[in-house]
Amino acid sequence: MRKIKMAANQSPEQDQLYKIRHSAAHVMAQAVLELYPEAKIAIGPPIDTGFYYDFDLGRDENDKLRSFSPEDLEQIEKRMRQIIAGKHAFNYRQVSGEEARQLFAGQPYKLELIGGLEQGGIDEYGNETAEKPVISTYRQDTFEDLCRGPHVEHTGQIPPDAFKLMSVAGAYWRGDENNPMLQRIYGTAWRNKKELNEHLAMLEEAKKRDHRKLGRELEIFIFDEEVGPGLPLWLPNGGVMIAELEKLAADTERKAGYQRVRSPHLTKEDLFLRSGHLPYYADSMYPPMELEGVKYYVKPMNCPFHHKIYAAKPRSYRELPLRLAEYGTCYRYEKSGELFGLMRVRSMQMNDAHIYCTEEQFEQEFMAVIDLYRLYFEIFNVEKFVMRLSTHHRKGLGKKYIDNERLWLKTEDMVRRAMDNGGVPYVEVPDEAAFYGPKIDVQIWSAIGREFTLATNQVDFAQPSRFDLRYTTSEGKEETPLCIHRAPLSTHERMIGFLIEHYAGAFPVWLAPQQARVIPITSEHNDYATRLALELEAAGVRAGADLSAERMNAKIRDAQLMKVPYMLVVGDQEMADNTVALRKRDGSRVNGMHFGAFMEFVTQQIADRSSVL
RNA sequence: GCCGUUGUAGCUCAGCUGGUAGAGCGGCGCACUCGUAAUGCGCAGGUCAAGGGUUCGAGUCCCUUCAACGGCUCCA
Repeated sequence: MRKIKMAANQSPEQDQLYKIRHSAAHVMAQAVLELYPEAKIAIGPPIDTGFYYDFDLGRDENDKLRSFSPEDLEQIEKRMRQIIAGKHAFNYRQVSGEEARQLFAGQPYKLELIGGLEQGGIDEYGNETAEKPVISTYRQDTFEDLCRGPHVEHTGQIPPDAFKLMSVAGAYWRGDENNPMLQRIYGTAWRNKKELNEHLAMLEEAKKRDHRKLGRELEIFIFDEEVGPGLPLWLPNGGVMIAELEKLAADTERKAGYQRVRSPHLTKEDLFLRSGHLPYYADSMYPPMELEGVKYYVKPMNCPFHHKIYAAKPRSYRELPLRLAEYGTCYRYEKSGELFGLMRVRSMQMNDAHIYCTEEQFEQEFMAVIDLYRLYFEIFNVEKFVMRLSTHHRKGLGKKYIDNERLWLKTEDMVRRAMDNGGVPYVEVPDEAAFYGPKIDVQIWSAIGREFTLATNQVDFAQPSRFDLRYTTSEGKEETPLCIHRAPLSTHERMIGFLIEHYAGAFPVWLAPQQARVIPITSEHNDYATRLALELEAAGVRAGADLSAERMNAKIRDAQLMKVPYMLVVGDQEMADNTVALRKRDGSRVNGMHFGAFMEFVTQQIADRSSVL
């Protein structure tokens, strides 16, 4: 998450909301300082849905960090309402660096910020700025804070019934894990009580479509403590979805000129030394296992194997672009606190491929991958996403990034030009690149609002030469190809996690684990129901008959809860004239439909990967 | 990994200030044979996350570990 997401100057309404939230943060800081006079204050900006403020409460007698309890939040919230009721004016003033240092003499974090302001280039939130900012403060009641504003006129303009303190969280000072951990209080704030309630209701709704909840209810995946965190077990319904996604990928990639390859889960250390992954990536890899004096690693990515496949024989320019694809299973040791349902796991199956091409072919190949994204997003009706051009940052050269600035600038420019020429909108974010090159990431948001990279399209100017990859040009000279890493369908784990939330579990027919369920009204109709289910299965439709002793209503309810797209209710009437009473998942019905007509309909829907019922 | 919260049957949860486990759903059995979101009755499920401690006595208190959740950091 970026530090400050909200733009300060959108509509006047936005401005007002921004001011309310920003001012609420100051009022909260005042309340905390009154209740905990020894607290050190850090920063407190407005964010998407509210605000936060970071505090340092020091350590207790056991040298453990002091924090806020949920009960403390109630007290703070109560005190905030009293301050608001006081209608204290927010007063702005500019101060010199010297004045500022005196003002915040007992506040080490503020002093550090003041130092940054004086030097220029860093604003009061620690973000980089173009020019040297002025040092200013806002004061309300007894509390004066280093701040550039803006704020509401007085505390009374913060609606006392439209904000709520939500949670406490640890957060590193300036977002750096080497810095001390501060205690962050998150609050949400709105223009009025109605907006607050709508926001809280939205959060409740989001929980219902959380893939972790739906994944269990719909029997798609589970985690088991004995298997281990971040290692999902795919239940049969999840297995179906994986098979469908792989089929989609295989169909699409075959048409786009990809070839399928396969590579092992394990490899000798040598391969990752060669690729350069080990120095950069060792923290995220499972530790090596050693046998007969040789170290083996479980693979965290597939690229080095594909490079070896490229190098399996001398290549001619006539073979390029060479596109090698594999749904490779990779293992990454994500730190325990970073795991998140299916969205962040330790074992993952990637929709991976590597495209080896010449510099002249690059733009076309890169855009062909972007077109793949667009094709998939159309199939899935995904509209809310952002393409992000992730570039390097000077300060990371030789550490996070391969140390060759000339190639960075050159390849970043190639991507920028390709995107501009293709008319694809994107945002550019520095210091987010892969260690071997810039990339286009597709950012999406989970139900609870967390941001993830779904798909990625990366340029690699480093690995081909490390692997000594060559091709012979038409002039008979040896050249090193460029490599594009791409994963438009993400990993099965993140993709399915995303799709569960995107569809709230109501998948399109082609992707639904069970596509049709035949529901006999009484046991008299079981044979007929079974026959229909068998015929559907024979036609490639995932179908079943519910022969349980339940009443029809209960069977319909069960099917609805499992979000089965088509329910075929059959009784005397249907048995007599070989029809079905079709009930769709959305509740709509088509009575007296000939079974043959339904067969034709459903098989067509599946073949089209249709998104309508 | 770090800060905080939580952890009772397959799932959702109840169990007051410590006195020795309960409901609904689900599962199984029996009866019911029913037209578009839950038929009724009965039965079986728990070493209260694991380990240690305090106590006459711990699901309830303390410690450690594990896991999940909310964040930070990091990422497909």
